[in-house]
Amino acid sequence: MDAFFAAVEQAAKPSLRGKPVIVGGLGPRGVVATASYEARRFGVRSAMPMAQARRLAPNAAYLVPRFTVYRSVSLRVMELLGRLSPLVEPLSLDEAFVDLEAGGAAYDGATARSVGERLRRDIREVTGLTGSVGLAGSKMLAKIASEEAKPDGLVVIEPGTERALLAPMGVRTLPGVGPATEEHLRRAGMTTVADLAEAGEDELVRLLGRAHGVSLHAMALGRDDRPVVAERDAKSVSVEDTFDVDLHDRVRVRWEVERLAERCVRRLRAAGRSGRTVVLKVRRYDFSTLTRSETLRGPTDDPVVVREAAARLLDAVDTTGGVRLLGVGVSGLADYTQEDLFAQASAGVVPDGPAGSAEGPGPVAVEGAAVPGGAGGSAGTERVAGRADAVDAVDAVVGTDRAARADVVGRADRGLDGAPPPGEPPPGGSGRPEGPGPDARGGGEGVPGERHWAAGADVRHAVHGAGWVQGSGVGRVTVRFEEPWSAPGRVRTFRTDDPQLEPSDPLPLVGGGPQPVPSGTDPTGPPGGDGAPGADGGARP
DNA sequence: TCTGGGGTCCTCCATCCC
DNA sequence: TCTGGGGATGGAGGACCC
Repeated sequence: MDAFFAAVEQAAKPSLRGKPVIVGGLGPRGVVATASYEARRFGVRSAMPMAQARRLAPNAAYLVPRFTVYRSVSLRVMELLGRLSPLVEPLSLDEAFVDLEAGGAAYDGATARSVGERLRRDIREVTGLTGSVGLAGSKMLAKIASEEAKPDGLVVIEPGTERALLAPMGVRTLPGVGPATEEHLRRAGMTTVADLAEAGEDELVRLLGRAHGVSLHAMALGRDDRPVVAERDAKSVSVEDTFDVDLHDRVRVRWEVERLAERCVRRLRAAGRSGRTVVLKVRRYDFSTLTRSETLRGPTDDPVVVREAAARLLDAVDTTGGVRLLGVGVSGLADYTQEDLFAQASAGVVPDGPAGSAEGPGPVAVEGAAVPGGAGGSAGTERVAGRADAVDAVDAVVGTDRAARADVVGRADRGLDGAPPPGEPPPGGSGRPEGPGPDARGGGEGVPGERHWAAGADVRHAVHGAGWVQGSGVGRVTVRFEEPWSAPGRVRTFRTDDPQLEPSDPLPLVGGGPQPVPSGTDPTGPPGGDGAPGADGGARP
């Protein structure tokens, strides 16, 4: 899909069509997720700091991402791809590989091209958006072709032409070559794909290591036999927050880590998974990043276990100087938990192992038994063993957690802050938090309890109908009333606490009519998703 | 006013065990 | 009993991708 997030916003908001639109985090440390082609003319690019984008394109519309909408559009496109082949490998919300041969949809260049053209027509019809198609004999070449095809085009790389086509291209064209590898190669005198092909595999392995060297050499020759893989299980789940202002207060840091741990477990559970290794990530004031991890005896989806592990990891980290980002993740995913094993044990399902030496048939008896890959040995034995007595206590926590989840998730894409967990204000510390933090950003300098309206969020007014937030600040929110199928609409300003104004579900992009897109659960939205535009922020079409 | 969030994969090193 | 090698595992960091 071309400039996907921005294109969706332009489709949803008629007044933004043909105008520069920039989607991303709107806080002081946000970055650009997607810039529309109009905005790219000003030099705005993905991953650019938002502050820089604002300098380059001060009159663009700045919007927060609405992942629920993007996901629903993505699903419809993926459905179209699924009609072409059983082998569809999504790379992200807006990109996927399709194995046309496996689907019998094409057998030569001509049929492939017509399949591609029809797909582009279907995508436009179903979503109202443009997509680009790259056709080639391998994933690498199809990807390169699709880049060449953008925007709104189709490119075929005919078999036999690969090497000649690649030869003059820069090394960055090849997947896996980023800024570091490019610089590495440049110092060795290699700047083009032809240089890599000539250097030979041994030389690239010497420079870049075994795996990278071998694959890069093959790709430089146009060889890439990676299959299209339809189903891929996630290998880790993580959440992280960058704070508007560095955190110095150790109590606050710890509170944030615990909050993140709980959010992470919520995501883990929503995916029906559990994990064995807990990872803490800390980015310090100087952008240096460190991770600390701890592997448990068995996989868990217990918020208490993950929270305590994360807190232990934090204890070993020096945070003097300030913390700009915190993250908590879980890897080593499984579909069962340590507690499942406890249950099995008490039912007598796990008979063997060192269990015999433990006193009694309780949970502790399972320690060390039947845990896949349980190398044991390292730290953790007492810790997890110590957890056994906490298992009962967990349900109570989970219960309230679930109750809270429905509320928070429902608000995620609707421009309202994900409020701190009910009844859990951030620790006062010295009286006031140092930075508003992602979740508190909206209330940052405002009145406590004041509603926050994120730029781009969908709203409905009792009198004026459906619209979207163009900007807010100093107790006012400006709304443009228009719908995807309407003419550009008018702008009105309200008090932020106007009872007639409510967050609403997004409208579908095509098909007219006021049936809303089902608001999916979207715990994956970045915290920037509720970033406040600030008094001068928001969209300025 | 510089640098998000969610991932994957690889490498290097240490340790344990055989 | 000492030494060495190799594999598995865990921890940390880095590069890369969208």
